[in-house]
Amino acid sequence: MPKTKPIRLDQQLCFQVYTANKKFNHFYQQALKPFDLTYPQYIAMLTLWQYAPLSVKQLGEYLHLDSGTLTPLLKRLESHGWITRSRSESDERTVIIELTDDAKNKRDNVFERVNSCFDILGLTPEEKEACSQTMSTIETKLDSYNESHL
Amino acid sequence: MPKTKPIRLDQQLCFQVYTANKKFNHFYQQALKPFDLTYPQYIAMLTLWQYAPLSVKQLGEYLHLDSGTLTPLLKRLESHGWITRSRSESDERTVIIELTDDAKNKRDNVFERVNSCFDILGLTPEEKEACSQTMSTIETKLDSYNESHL
DNA sequence: GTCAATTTAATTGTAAACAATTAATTTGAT
DNA sequence: ATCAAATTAATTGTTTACAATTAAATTGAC
Repeated sequence: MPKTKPIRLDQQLCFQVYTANKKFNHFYQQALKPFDLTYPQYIAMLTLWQYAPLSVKQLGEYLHLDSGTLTPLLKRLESHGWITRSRSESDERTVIIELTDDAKNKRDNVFERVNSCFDILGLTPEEKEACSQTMSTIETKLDSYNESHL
Repeated sequence: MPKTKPIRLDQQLCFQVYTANKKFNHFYQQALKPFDLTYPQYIAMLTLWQYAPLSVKQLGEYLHLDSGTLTPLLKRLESHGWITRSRSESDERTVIIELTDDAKNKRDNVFERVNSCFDILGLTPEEKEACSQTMSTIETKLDSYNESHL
C-alpha cells in the first residue's frame, strides 16, 4: 500500500498566499500608522475616495465584505472622523457613507505616504505585472470553483 | 497644483492578494467541511503532519504565528481530538503538541480530499509555478522592508 | 390596497490575528 | 548559590471576517 507523498508546507500555494497576505498586512499597518488607519480600513477608504458616496451594500460589493464586517468597521471610521453614515431619505433601508472634508483633505497625504513605502519595496514593473497577472488567474479559477459549489 | 493620480482599487497588489487570500480561505473551508477543520487549523495540521511533535514556539515559527493566536487554535484542535498538549518534562515552560492516532489515520483522507478539490481548479503546472515564484518575490521584498522598519 | 417575498443593515456568535502584558521557568553572570 | 535577564505560553483587549438571524422598509403579485 503506497504511502501518500508528504505535503510540503512551503510549497503549498495557499500557504504562500496566506503568508504574503499577512506580510502585506504588516507592511501597510506600519505605513499607515501616522494616520491611525488599519489595513482593512485603508482598503475601505481607497474605495470611498474613488466612489463615495456609497451605500453599505455597494461598498461591500467592491470589497467582497458583508454588513457583519462593514458595520463595525464603518462605525470606527466614523468615530475617527473619516466618514459620515446616514440613512437614505428615498429608501430608509440603505445607509449612505460619505467622506468628511477632513478625509478628502488627507487623501493625498495618505497616498503619498503609502506610495513612498511601496516604492521602497523595489518591485520592478515586470514583477508587479507578473504578480497582478498571477493573482488574477488564481482569482478567476477560485471564483469559478466557488460558484459551482454553493 | 497637480492633482494626485487616482488609485484604482482593482490595480492595487495588496488588494489582489487580500482578495485572493479570502477566496482561498473560502475554497479550503468548503473542501475541509467534512473534517470539521477550518483553514488555519488545516495549515497547522499540515505542519504537524510533517514535523510533530513540536512545541508551540516551533509551530509558531513555521506558521509565523504567536501564542496569542495558537493557544486558542490548538485548544480547539485538542477538543476535536486532533492533537494532545502537554508540558515538557525537561522544560516546564514549553508545551509539546503531538498528533493523536486519529489524526494520523485521517491524514491521507484529508490530503486526498484537498488535492482532488485543488485539481478541479485546473491550474496548469506553469501557472502554479508562476504563482509560487511571484509569491516568493513579494515575500522576500516585504521581509526586507519589514525587518528594516522594526 | 393587502400582504407575502425581498432587500438592506444591524446583531449575535465563533474563529483568527496581533499587540501588550503576565506568570512561570530556565539560564547565566557574578 | 543567588538573582537579574531571558524564554515560553497563556491571557487580555482590539480588530477582522463570516455565517446565521433579526428588524425594518420596500416591492410586487394578486
